[in-house]
Amino acid sequence: MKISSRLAISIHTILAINAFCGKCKITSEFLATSINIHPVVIRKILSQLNTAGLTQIASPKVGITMNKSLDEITIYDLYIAVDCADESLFNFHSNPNSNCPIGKNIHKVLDCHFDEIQKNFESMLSDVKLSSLASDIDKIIRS
Amino acid sequence: MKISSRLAISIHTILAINAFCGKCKITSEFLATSINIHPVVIRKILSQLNTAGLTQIASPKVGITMNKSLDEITIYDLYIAVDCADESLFNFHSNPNSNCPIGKNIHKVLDCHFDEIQKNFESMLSDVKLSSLASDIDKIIRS
DNA sequence: AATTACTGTAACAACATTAGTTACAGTAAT
DNA sequence: ATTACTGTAACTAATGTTGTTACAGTAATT
Repeated sequence: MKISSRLAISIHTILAINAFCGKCKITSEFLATSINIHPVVIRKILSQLNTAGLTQIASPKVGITMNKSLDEITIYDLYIAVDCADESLFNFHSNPNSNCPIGKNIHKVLDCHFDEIQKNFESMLSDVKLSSLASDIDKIIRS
Repeated sequence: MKISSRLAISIHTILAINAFCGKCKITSEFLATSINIHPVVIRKILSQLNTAGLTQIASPKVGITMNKSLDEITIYDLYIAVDCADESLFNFHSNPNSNCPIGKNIHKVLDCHFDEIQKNFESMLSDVKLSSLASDIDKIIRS
């Protein structure tokens, strides 16, 4: 399994909006150049970020702006907005044989472990704020 | 992203081998009945577990046995054997524009976070021993 | 040596997801 | 009305998942 590149792209997108906000007019074309990807891919991702309430599409000729402060956005928010199709991280075989003692109880035994691992994974994602990434990248640029 | 059902199936497989070892002849057909899945899927997974050195295919008419104690196997070992195609959990857009300050530095800033999250995820998986799952399921069966 | 009961694997199909692209209608400032 | 964008549908190609058929290979048993 792999986490789709849409997560990295959405992080890149938001850091670029933040860095160039006020300096250039930010369009999907402009972002596509920085990320080196087709503008329609950006527009699709921006549409998901909009639905999630993170960005704000200003009217044409004005450009894209952020709706939330970077301090209020974590990469978990982005993961949910652009990658997470489903509530469960782990797939399961659908109909274990309930006449078999293992088949009957496998779900009970695994579910709590899978839940815990997923919660932990999601909590690691929500520990990373976009504001911290922005300041990290700022430090590198200035050095 | 989703972790494939092959992980849950391989856990089920090993718990069933463990539970029925000595009581029945364990074949892919037998396991398929408990798991309620096509025998060839089991054979493919068993082939991966064999490559990883976890199970031992005895000769036909003898059945499958474990090569390692359940205390030495974690669900991380199974995840690596049956699910993990690649070393990195996170996909990344391939060629961020190095003329853009964000594009130039996005990798440096993200890689350490992604690495840490992946290491943590893998370590959660390796905390779950098959022996502990076997005793959990045993408790439920006896209760 | 032939039979039997398995495994190992190739080949295929259906489906979902990812990633990239073209095309075009809709919209709001100018 | 024009212009410069966004939003989205539709499509392609590649890849991964899950399930299936078919059959060669193998080792205990007879």
